[in-house]
Amino acid sequence: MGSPLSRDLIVRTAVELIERDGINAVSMRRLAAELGTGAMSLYNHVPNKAALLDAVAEHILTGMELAADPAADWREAVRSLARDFRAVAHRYPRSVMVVVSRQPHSAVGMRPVELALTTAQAAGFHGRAAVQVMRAVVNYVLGSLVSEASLTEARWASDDGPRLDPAELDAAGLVTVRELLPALMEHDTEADFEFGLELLISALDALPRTTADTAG
Amino acid sequence: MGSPLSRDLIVRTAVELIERDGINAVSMRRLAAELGTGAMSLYNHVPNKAALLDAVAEHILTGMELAADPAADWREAVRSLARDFRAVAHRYPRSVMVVVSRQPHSAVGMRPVELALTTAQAAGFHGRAAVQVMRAVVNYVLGSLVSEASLTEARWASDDGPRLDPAELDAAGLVTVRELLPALMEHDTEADFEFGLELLISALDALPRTTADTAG
DNA sequence: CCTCCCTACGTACACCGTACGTGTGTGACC
DNA sequence: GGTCACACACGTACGGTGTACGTAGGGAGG
Repeated sequence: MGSPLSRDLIVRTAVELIERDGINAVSMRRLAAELGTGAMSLYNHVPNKAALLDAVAEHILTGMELAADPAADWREAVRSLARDFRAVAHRYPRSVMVVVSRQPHSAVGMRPVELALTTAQAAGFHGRAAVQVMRAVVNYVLGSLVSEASLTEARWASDDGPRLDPAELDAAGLVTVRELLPALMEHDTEADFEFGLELLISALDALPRTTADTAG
Repeated sequence: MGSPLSRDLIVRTAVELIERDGINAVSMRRLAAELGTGAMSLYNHVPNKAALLDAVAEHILTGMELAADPAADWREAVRSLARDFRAVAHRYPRSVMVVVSRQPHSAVGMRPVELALTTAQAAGFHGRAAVQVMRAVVNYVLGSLVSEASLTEARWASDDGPRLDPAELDAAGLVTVRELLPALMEHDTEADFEFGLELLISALDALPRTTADTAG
């Protein structure tokens, strides 16, 4: 093969493989075959499979495009950051759980954190409050992405989820579930995401501010 | 062994195994050995490993104790539901990612949904709004649990995460990260969780209500 | 030229999920 | 009691996995 087999090429091919065939289809042998080489050749560039998946996560995080404008209103900056996060998850839908399930092993991906924290400070939160604000928003976004990932993976397996028979629901005393069944079945992930995001932003807006001095 | 090897026993033993040795240590052979039997005996009670892990998730979800009082103030009910969710995650810390990464395959675990929706209605949200409110809170809780799971698993691997050298951070232009490094290193997961939860509750409190009629 | 090292690649091993066949015990029915 | 059927425990075997290790080739520096 003309390709010189670098760590970066390996990682990018791994991402393609995950997106095409799902995470369960990724093995060192399959990945090597995809690159037209032997499985053991990969180990010259990557210490083991776990490190490979860490590198995949890092690669995806690094590829996140941050359009947040530090000069803009902090509310708009929060929206922008949250949406950028979601956008990268939509670019690599089947890799989301890979990224989410490994905690970061490198300092890469600290640029979003920096932006989030400066945004929190711009909103008037300092010290530990800034960190808590960031974590609250991040956790919400994270949960939304996990939810969406479950949905997309279920769609891929053409699994429409559990049968929800109205009669059964009534029998089990789940009357509210039955009443709201149409709304529960509909999945407007975009609208749901924006709803929760605006919820958090409005709550932050109403929050009393800490001063830089008392923060800690 | 005197134990009669039932599906329930298998699932409970699987949970123990996950909690003791982590999800990667769970194989049909190891699990069978734990039960003093052969690997293939398990297949008389469980169709395959994926179904076993689904059953593990279902078992854990079913074991959730819901203390929410429908008669109480809806804010307190939201707190109660969110904390119950988190409590079960703390009971099975190393199983959290197993539960989270599989979408529900059965109608079990609908009782929390029922409670959440009645709570949303008690708060004055109806129809699609009730569902959106529930999803916003659930997604926040979900993200928090995933974050905490990453932390605990990292602690288990005695991996303190990426090295964050203040000098490097400055060099990379991450001045806010460097400034807030102590707060970032500290992980008061309890306080962080409660902070975000109160944020959401206060936002819901301030939200205009839909009537049951206009809800759709 | 020789030498050294980096990389590709094959082989081998322990382990995995699970299809399939076999044996054994237990209950139903005559 | 005899016999039949069936459920379940268990062994074997196959294809796949991650990766330790050995070998071979090719390019760089002397």
